[in-house]
Amino acid sequence: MSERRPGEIPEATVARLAVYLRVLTGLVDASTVIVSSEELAAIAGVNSAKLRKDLSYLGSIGTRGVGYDVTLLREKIASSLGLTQRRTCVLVGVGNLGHALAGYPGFSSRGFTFVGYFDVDPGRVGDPIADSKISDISELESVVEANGVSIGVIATPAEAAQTVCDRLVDAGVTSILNFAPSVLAVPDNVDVRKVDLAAELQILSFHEHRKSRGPGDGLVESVG
Amino acid sequence: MSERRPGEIPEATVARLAVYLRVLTGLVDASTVIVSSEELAAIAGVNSAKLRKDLSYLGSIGTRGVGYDVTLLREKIASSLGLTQRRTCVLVGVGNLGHALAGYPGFSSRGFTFVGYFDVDPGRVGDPIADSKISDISELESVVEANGVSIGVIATPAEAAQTVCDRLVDAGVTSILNFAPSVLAVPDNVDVRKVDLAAELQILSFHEHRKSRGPGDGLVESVG
DNA sequence: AACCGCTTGTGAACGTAAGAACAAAGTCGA
DNA sequence: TCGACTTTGTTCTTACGTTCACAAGCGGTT
Ligand SMILES: NC(=O)c1ccc[n+]([C@@H]2O[C@H](COP(=O)([O-])OP(=O)(O)OC[C@H]3O[C@@H](n4cnc5c(N)ncnc54)[C@H](O)[C@@H]3O)[C@@H](O)[C@H]2O)c1
Ligand SMILES: NC(=O)c1ccc[n+]([C@@H]2O[C@H](COP(=O)([O-])OP(=O)(O)OC[C@H]3O[C@@H](n4cnc5c(N)ncnc54)[C@H](O)[C@@H]3O)[C@@H](O)[C@H]2O)c1
Repeated sequence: MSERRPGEIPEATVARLAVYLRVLTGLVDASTVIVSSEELAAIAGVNSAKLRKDLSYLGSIGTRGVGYDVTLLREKIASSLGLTQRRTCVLVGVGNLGHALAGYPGFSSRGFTFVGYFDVDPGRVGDPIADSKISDISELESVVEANGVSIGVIATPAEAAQTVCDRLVDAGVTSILNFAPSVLAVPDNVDVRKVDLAAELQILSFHEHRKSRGPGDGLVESVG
Repeated sequence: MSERRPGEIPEATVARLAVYLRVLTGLVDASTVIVSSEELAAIAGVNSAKLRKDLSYLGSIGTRGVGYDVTLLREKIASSLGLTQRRTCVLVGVGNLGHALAGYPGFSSRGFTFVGYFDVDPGRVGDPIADSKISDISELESVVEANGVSIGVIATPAEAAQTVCDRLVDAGVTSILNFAPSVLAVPDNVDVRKVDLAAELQILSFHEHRKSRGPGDGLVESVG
């Protein structure tokens, strides 16, 4: 019955590991040495059984009767997420959103190095950005190849996203973070994650709609 | 065995409805009249059976042997998501990211009206933003209450997020979109969605890490 | 009207994830 | 050294989500 291979971490768990990592970094900063699953789960906003199960995929890290060594756990999670080596990234499309992303220090502090910011607009190319400069999109491939870039961030309009994606993939990028509202087609070996902000608001809208009709009543409003 | 109430749409489905809606809007613009589940699924990047099941929660909309009426389906999804009425929103924290969000026309075009942009920084208050002005955070409650705001967007630093959240909730906001890397505590009747961009990169990093060790082999590199 | 080809809507099988509950395994005090 | 106590790691159950496969239903054609 579908025994999970050791080292195979469920997708849902991976997403939460990133959250635990952030919480643990906060605890390290606060000089906390030991934390129990109950405490950590409370801070991370999850069920403690779920947290323990998540951590169990990384091996047996805690001490029964005591809890988890904060520093050790943080390192273990970081290494599971492949964060022991810095990852190089490029950003394509330095408009409104691209500027915000480029100016965010949280990426670098978490081990992500942006080695290039690209735009097609000649009016923007050369502009300073995050102690670097906006490069022309024509330089994309050479920068990606020279730096072994593995992650590409797309913040262009939707129409350009697939073209940009194809170029990134051809140049060797194997992970894409897409902010454009479009579905990207990629080869099997490439991972895509999308951030669809309008969709987020629409999902909230759905729940608002549901709430406003009263929770769980079968009342159908004005049919016919 | 847990029969699903009519009108109860699974969470995973709701998230995809937003995607279908966007695709359908594109089809309407392209004057497409009818679309089959196969076509629509291909564009939306999902399995066609999944798409049909998703749509089946909205009732029987398609015509067997033919497909779905694009306009009708679009309207049906929009109404299910509660997008027939415009939703009013406020944005708190008009820094890097907040500016990008405020300048984005895609929210308004999808039925979300921002009625206030708030910041605590006196140096920013009064600055023009998206044919409006940045307001002082002290005006938050009055604007929320006066406009019946249901959605609050938080783009402040993590430290301020919980405080801002509490104020939004107290003022009557029942849905929160949180960009700050922090876990928000809210009452049961309030929905929170978080957008954690650093976590997205870390998830991609995980898969990079996994890929670089070869897909699925049990090989452990350089232990000891 | 009867048939044919096509596409929907759904029931059943499968897979993944969440949560409850508890045995195992450790610490600490006597 | 022993026993009481605490918290982990895991098993088992239940819920949720995805995919397959096909009967049901519709439009067009003869
Ligand atoms: N700004 C937001 O808050 C927001 C919210 C939701 C979604 N988005 C999406 O994010 C994307 C970017 O949004 P934005 O507000 O920054 O838009 P923007 O128009 O301000 O910026 C887009 C940038 O991409 C550049 N560009 C266009 N084609 C390109 C190409 N082929 N190669 C390289 N660069 C190219 C443009 O020159 C421009 O600088 C859009 O797809 C938008 O729909 C943005
Ligand atoms: N910029 C990005 O690309 C990015 C990426 C990932 C996460 N984030 C997160 O999004 C949030 C905003 O990021 P940013 O880059 O815009 O930061 P920023 O510092 O540029 O902007 C934060 C704004 O919030 C305001 N603020 C602070 N406390 C406030 C309060 N109590 N009430 C109202 N306003 C307050 C500040 O005056 C400032 O204008 C942060 O939590 C950040 O971690 C941003």
